[in-house]
Amino acid sequence: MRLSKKLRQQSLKEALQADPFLNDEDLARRYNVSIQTIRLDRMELGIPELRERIRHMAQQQVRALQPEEVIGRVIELNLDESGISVLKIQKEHVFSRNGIARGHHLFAQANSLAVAIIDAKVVLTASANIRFIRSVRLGDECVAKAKIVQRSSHRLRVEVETCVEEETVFRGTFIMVRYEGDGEEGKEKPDADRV
Amino acid sequence: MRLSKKLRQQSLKEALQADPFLNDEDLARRYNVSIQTIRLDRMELGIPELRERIRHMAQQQVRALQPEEVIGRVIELNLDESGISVLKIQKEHVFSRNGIARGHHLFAQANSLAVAIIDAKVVLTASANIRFIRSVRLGDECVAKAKIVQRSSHRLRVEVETCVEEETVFRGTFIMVRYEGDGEEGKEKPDADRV
DNA sequence: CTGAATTTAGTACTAGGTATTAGGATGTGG
DNA sequence: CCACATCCTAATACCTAGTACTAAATTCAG
Repeated sequence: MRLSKKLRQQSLKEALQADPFLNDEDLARRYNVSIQTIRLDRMELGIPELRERIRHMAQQQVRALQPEEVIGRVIELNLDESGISVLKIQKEHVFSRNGIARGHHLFAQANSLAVAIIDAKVVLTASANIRFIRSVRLGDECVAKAKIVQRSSHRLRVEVETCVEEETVFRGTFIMVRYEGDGEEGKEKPDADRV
Repeated sequence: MRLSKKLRQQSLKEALQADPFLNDEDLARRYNVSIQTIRLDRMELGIPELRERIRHMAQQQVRALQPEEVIGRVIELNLDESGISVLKIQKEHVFSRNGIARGHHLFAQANSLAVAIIDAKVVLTASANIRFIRSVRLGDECVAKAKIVQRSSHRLRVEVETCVEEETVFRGTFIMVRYEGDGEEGKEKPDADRV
C-alpha cells in the first residue's frame, strides 16, 4: 500500500538526510508516486533539488578541506612571543548526547596555536600537561591565549589558557621543539621528542 | 593580450583547483575565449564538468561528516577495562611541509579511546599528561592501547600508549570523570572538572 | 602561400530540475 | 448522492550546464 502524504513526506525527509544523492526519479520509484508528487513534497518540505543539495555539501567541504593550519581563527600573533585564537564550538565538536565539547578539540586549538606562535621551519610538540577546568558547550566561543614562557636553543615552553567569556576552561603547558630544518626537511626522524 | 594555449590550460587547471565552482562561461570570460575553447581545454586536461566536480567533493564530504565517535577504528574493547584502536595517518593529519603528524591527532585518538572504554552515560576528560616520544609520519598505522589503571567512584585514571610497528610513539595518562547522568543529562555544568 | 593548429559557431541531445496549468482520483461532510 | 477539498498526475514551456559532433573561420609557422 502507498503511504499517506504525511508519512511519505516524513520518510522522504529522512531518506534525503541519509542519502542526499537521490534524485526525484529515484524517490518517485521508492514511494510509488509520480515525480510531480515528489516535487510537490520537496516544495512543501523546503528541500532543494539534488544539484543544490550537492552544491551545498561541496561548499562545506571546501571549508572542511582547509588543511586547518591552525584549529580556530588566529586573531593576534606576536611571532616567538604570543598569540590568540578563537574557536566557536560547533555541532561536530561536541558529544551529541550532552552537547559538551570533546576534549581533543580544545587540545587541538591550544596545540596548534602553540605551534603557530613559534617561528621556525619545523615545530613539533614534545609533551604536554593539560587540564580541562570546566566543560565547554555547543555555541561557546573559546578564546585561547598562548605565551612562550621559556626558551632554550630548540626547546620552548608554551603556556596556553583558554577562556569562554572570561572563565578559564582549559590550561595547558606544552613543551615544543623547533628545527630550522636547513636542508634536511624531508629526512627521517633525527632523534626523539617529536610529533 | 590573450595567453597561449599552453599557458591558458596551465592557468585553467590552477584556477579550477582554487575554485572548482567556476563554470565554463565564467572561465571563457576570464580568458577571453569562447566557451567551446574552454571545453576543449577541459577535455584535453581531463577535467570533468562543474557538476561532476561538485558531486565528487560532496561525496568526500559524506565521509568527512561522520561524527567520528572515536578517532581511529576500535579493534578491541573490554568495557571498563581496556581497548585498542588503530589510526592510519592520512594527508589531512600531517604538516604538509614535512609529512609529520600533528600532535593533536594522536591526542585525539588516545583521548577518544579513553572515553570509549569507560562505561557510563557521560565521560569527560579532566586532565592529561602526555608525551610525544617519536614523530609519526604519513602512512603510519598508529595502534593505541588504553587501560584503566585506577578507579574511584567517578574518577578514573587511564593510560594510553600508542605504537607504530612495536615502537612507542606516544604515551599519556588521562584523568577521566564519569557521570551516570541519571535524569540530569541535559543540565548545566554540575561543577568543575569537565570537558 | 600553404597546411596545420587553434578557435569559434552552431546544432542536436542530455539530466535534473522549475513553474505553471489543468485534469483525474479519492475522501469527507452534509 | 452530491459537492467541495485534498491529493495526485500529466503535460508543457523553460532553465542550466553541460556532451558530442560538424564545420567554418582564424592564426601561426615554415
